Amino acid sequence: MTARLSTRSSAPVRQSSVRAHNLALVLHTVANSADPPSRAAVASATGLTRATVSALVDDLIAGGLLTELDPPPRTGAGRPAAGLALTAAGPAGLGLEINVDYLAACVVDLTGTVRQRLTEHADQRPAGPAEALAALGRLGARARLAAEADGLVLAGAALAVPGLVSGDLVRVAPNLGWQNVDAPVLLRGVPELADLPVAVDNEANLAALGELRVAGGNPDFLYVSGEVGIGAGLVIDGELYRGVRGWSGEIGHVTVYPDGRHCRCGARGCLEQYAGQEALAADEPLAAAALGIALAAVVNLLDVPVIVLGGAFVPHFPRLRDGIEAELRRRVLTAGLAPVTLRAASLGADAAVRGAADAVIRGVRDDPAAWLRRT
Amino acid sequence: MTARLSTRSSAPVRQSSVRAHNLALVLHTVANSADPPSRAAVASATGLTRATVSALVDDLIAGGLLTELDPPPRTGAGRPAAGLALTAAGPAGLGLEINVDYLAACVVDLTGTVRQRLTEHADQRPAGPAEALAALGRLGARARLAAEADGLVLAGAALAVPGLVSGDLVRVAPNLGWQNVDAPVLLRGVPELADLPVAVDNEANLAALGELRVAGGNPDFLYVSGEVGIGAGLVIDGELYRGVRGWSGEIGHVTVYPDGRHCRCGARGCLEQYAGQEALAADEPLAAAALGIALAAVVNLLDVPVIVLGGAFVPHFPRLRDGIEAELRRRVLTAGLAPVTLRAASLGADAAVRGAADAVIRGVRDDPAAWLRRT
DNA sequence: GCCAAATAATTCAACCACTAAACAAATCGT
DNA sequence: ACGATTTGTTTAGTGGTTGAATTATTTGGC
Repeated sequence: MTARLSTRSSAPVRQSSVRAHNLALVLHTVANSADPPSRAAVASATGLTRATVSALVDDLIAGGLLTELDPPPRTGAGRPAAGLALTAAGPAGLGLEINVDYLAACVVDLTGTVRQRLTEHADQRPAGPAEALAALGRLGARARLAAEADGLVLAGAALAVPGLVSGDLVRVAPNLGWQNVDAPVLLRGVPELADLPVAVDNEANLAALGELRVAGGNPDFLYVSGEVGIGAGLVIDGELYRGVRGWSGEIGHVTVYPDGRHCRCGARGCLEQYAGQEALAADEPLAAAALGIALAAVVNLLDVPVIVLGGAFVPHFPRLRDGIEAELRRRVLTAGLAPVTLRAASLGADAAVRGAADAVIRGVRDDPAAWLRRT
Repeated sequence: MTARLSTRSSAPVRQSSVRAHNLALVLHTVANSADPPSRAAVASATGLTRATVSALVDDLIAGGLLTELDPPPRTGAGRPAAGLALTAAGPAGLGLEINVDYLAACVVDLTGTVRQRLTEHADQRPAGPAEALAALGRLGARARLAAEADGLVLAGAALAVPGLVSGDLVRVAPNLGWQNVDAPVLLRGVPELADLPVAVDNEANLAALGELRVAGGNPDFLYVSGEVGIGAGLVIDGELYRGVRGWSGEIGHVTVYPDGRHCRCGARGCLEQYAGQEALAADEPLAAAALGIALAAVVNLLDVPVIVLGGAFVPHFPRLRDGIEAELRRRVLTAGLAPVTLRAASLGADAAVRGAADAVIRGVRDDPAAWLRRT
C-alpha cells in the first residue's frame, strides 16, 4: 500500500519531498517502537526496503536525531541488530507559559523527557505585557543555558497564553488584561532568546498536545482545561484542530442554560458560570450537569470518543464523574452505539508548558528534513 | 515552496506517489481556472516545470480526463496556447438518495454538470430496506443507461441516507425505521449496478459537499440541513469532517433548553424539538433562538466562519435570519473580532443527491492516478 | 514578403530517491 | 568447523522531475 498524498496542498511534490516524508516516517517508527528497533524492523514496519531505511537512518544519525545503541540487544540466530533510538542530546524544545499568577519554562528533549523546569509565582497582571514577557524571557534564558550545558540544542520555543491567538498575535487575554500583544517580539527582546523561532498558542490547545504525548493511546479526544476560564483543545487523528482563525475550543462560552446567569462575556448561561474555577470551589451542585450538557453537544457534533478533563477539574473529577456521565448517556444520540470515555488528565498544572515544549519537538519529528537542512 | 507531505500517513512514499499527487494537482488547477489554461499557465500556477506539466497532461488526456480545446484562444504574439479543460464525456458519478417520501438518482460529469436527474415520489417506509433499495437501484440503472448513451462512464456511486452510517453500513435510520442495513449489497442486487463501487454517507454530509461545489467560495463552513430531523455537515478546508466513527453532525440533538420538551431520542430540550420541520411548519416562535443557541455553540467550539442553512430552512430563512444572528452576536465569544456569516443554501431539495454524485467525481479528481490505472 | 521577437510545447541529458537482488558481516546451533 | 540465519550494504535499474536546448507557431516591424 503506497501513500495517498494529501491532495489539498496546492504545492508540487518533488523527489526531495519523498525523502522528507520518509525521513519523518522512519523517525516516527523508531519513536513509537517499544524496544529500540533495528533497521530491518523499521523496514518491515514501514514497508520501505532495508536499503532505503539504511540510507535514511544514516542521514538521521548524521543529523543527530537518531543514535545507534552501543550494547546491541541480541536475540536468536543471525547477525545481531543495531538498536536505534532517538538521541537524547539533540534538538530540544523550549516551552513557555504565562498565566495570571505564574510564569513557567520547560525544556523537553527529542525523547520527550523533561530536562529543565522552572517556575516563578507572582501576579502577572500589574506588570503589563512587555514586562511580564521580559521576565518570562529571562526565565526561558536560564532554562536554555542549563539545557545547553547538557548538550542540547534548542530547535525553537512555544508560548502558552490564556487567550485568543491569531497567528503570532495575542488578540485578547481577558484574565491578563491583554490586547493585541506581539508576544514573540517581546520575548525575543531578551538577548539570549533573540535567535529562537517562537510560536504562540492557546493554553488549552498546548495542554491537549501535552496530554496526547503522555496518554500515548487515543489520538482523538477533547481536552477540557479548567483554569480561571474553561478552554478546550481538540485533537483529531493526533493533530490539533485550531479552527480557521485559531479560535476554536471556547467551550466555556457554550450556552447551557439560555436564560441563566450573566457571564462576563455578555451572554447568559455560559458553561463557565456553572463549572468555572469559582463555581467548582463553591462546590456548585450544577457543575456536573452543566459540563455534561456542553460535552454532549461536542460529542453530538464531532463524534469524539474520548474526553479528558484537566487543570482544575482533576481534583474534582471523582465528584463530577457520575453526573457528567449520566448526562452524556442521556443526551448523546449515539451513546447506545458506543459509549463515550471520560477520564481525568494524567498531567497536572504543568500540562500547558510541557505541551508547548512538546509542540516544538513535534515540529522536528514531523519534518526532520528541515532540521537536517538547518546547518 | 515544495509541499509538506502529510506526516500522519504511516505509509511509505515512492516516486509513483509523487506522480499521483502531481496528476491531481494539475487536474485541480485546470478545474479551478476561470478560462481554459495552457500547459504553460498550469506550470506557472503549480510551480512545476513546463516539461513535467506536459508529461502529466499527456497522461490525463490519454486517460480521458482532460481535453485539448479545438479553437485555441489566441492572444498576442507567440505560438498560440492549447486550452485545457475537463472532459465532459469522461468519468461521471452516480448519486442516489433515499428519503422518507422519495427516491432520487442523478449523474454528474467531471465538469460538475448534472447530466441525468430522476425522482420517484412515494412513501418508502412500508416497503422495507430490501425493496426500497431495489427500487432505487432500478432508478439508478435507468440514469446509468441514459448517461452511458451520452458517452459517460460511471466511476462509482454514492448513496445519501437520513441516518447514522459506519463504513458502508446504515446503523440507524430512525425516520425510515431501518437498522443495520448493508445498503451497497442490496443496491448491487440490481444487475445493471452490480459492477459499481458504492459508498454510503449521511444525507447532511453529502448535501454539504454539494453546497461546497456550488458555493465555490469558502472551504470552511457548517451546512445545516432541515429535513424531518436536523443534521449538519462540517466542511473544513474543503474536506468533509466525518468524525471518528462517522457520526458527526448530529446538531439536531444538541441541548438548547435542558429541561425543555421531550425528544424522541429520550433526552429533553433537543434543537430538533424547536426547529425541526414540524416546529417550522407550526411557525414556532422559538425556532430562531434555538438555532442561534446551537449554532453559537458550534462556532465557539470550532471557529467556523460560515453557516449555511439548507433543506427545509431555505424557505423560512428570511423569517429566521435576524433572530439567529442576534443570538450569534450575543453568544459567540469572538463575534466582536470577526462576524459569522449566515446564509441560505443555494441548492434546493436535490442538494444531497447532487452532493452524492459530486462525491464520486471528487474521488476521481482527488486521485486521477487510480482512474488512469483502472483499464 | 520576410525576418525578428515572443510565446508554447517538446526533447534530452542529468539527477535524485527508491527497489530488487546480490553480497558481506556476524552470530547460533550442532 | 560449518551451515543456517538474520542484519546491513552495495550495485544496477527504474521512475519521475529538472533545466537547458530545440522545435513550433504566431504577431509585428521594416
